[in-house]
Amino acid sequence: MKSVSPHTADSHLSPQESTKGVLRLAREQPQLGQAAVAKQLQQAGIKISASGVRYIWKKYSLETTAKRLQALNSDGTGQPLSKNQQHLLDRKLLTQTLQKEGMAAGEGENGRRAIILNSAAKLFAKNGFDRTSMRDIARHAGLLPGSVYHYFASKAELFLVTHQEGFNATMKRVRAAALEGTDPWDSLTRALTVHIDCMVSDTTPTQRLTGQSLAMQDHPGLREQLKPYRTAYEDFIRQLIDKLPLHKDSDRTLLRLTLLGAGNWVFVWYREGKKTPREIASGMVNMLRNGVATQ
Amino acid sequence: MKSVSPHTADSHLSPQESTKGVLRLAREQPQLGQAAVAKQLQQAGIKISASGVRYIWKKYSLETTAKRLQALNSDGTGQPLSKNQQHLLDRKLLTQTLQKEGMAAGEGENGRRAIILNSAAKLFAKNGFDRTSMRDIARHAGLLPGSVYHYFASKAELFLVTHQEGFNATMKRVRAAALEGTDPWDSLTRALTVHIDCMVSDTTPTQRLTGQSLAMQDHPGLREQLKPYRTAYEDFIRQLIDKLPLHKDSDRTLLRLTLLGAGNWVFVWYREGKKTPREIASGMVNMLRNGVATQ
DNA sequence: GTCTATAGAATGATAGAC
DNA sequence: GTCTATCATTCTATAGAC
Repeated sequence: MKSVSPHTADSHLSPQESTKGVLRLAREQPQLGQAAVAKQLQQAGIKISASGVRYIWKKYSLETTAKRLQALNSDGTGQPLSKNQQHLLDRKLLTQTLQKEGMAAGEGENGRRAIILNSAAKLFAKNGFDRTSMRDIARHAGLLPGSVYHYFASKAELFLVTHQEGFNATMKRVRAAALEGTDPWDSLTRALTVHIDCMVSDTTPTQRLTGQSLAMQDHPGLREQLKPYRTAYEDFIRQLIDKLPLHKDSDRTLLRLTLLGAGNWVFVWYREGKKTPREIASGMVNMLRNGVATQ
Repeated sequence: MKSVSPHTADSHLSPQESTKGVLRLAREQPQLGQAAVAKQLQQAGIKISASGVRYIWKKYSLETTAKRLQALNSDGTGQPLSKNQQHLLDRKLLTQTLQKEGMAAGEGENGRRAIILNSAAKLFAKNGFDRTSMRDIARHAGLLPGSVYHYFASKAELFLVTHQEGFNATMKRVRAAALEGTDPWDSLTRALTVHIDCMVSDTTPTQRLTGQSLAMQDHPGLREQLKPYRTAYEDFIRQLIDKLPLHKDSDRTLLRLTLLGAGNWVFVWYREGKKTPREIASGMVNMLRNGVATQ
């Protein structure tokens, strides 16, 4: 740890000395708290209390570590931030951003845990389980790797919890959509619309991950553990299809598998700005209902 | 490296000494070649040439390292094989098996290289790119890890070459199947049948991997490099669909994407002994052609 | 052509200071 | 609750003996 530069010891005890000292320490060791700053200045012969430090900080709008670091960073005159300091600043800023996002999305809940969960979902969805490291997730969440383990015991647990949240949310949305249908075919179309929307649209990261994981094929271990969720979901679709008015010898099973396959495949070819999830879903259902030849 | 046990040095020089010595060394150091065995015995005072060693080996059917190891292994009286010896034996046996398989499958071509390719395809298909290590592939092919690099410069290259072979073979089969069709709908059905068959049936590993990789979504880097193959394949399907007699305002694009999605999804739910690829394909095409409601 | 041995980097996870 | 520091393992890839 750096100590206060030596010449401090011979500084005069003028009334401005305290302000000067506080500001200098804010630059030299921005991560120190008010108590620590007060203590160091006292040892250098400057009379000041912890609350006095805080008062001066506030006057210069430097009352949080983040603000002191940011001031130092945008200052430009001093040295660049150390690796530690840079990390600290990034973390604080990230936390603020993510918490605001969380609030806006209406799920502010438990702060850090939710942030980690969202970060993990984003990265898992983008790069897959194996190519996402705990280090990546921690960085994205504004933490150091070790800290993530305070919330989740292992990478696999983090992955599974992410899916648990995602599946619950998705199921809820799909169920609600189906209930709004005016007839069985309409219900099916609405359910598929939401299903596709969860995969491709800018929904919450956990839902997006969930949709994509339906297609996950490698990694036998994890796939096995996701099976209950997937089964529950497919059972729900099965119920929707059972309600369709079809000849009694129609192959409802093949219809379900065809529909699920086509639907899950959308995230491979979907492009923003072309067909909407609603158009895709109703196009598919219509084709399977009436046939493309008779359209 | 073990050396010959000490009492060897005082053994008498009777005519049977050479046979005894050769057999003992076959047990103690089965991996030694004929020259090395002859040399060791000569140092122990036994007069024998390299071809003499080979003669005795043949007499007892021990003329290859594999045979000596196998004899030692099935003997049961001695110590179990060392890790090295076990590996050596496994490798020799594997090579024999795989080469026989390769011959039977009509693609004996270049031996080891083909073996590595097939091993890689099997493992990649089962566990995905990231969860398959070069060590795994080497072990499966009966080599040590370093040796694989004699044939392929990197893991990624091995992956890509595997797909190149697989795609070529698959395209060839699908094309041929489509040509046999009696009309556009029949051609489409036949193509889809082969497509599904490549993914789920006991085809060559490279073809199986190819089919599954159509669904690969994570690992952006590799996906990008596979894109040309995938595009070529989808273009072919597009042509088949363009030939279908449909109303001019039918959505052929959505039909293609629905069909590809449903088809690629089959490998997720396919179970041996239930519907055949042929039944699945014609079921799907019929449903999309005429609609499930009118069946 | 195959193996031995190892470099060099990245990973999941943990212990303990603060 | 977060960080520091590190362990133990695993990975791809290479150099050089044989």
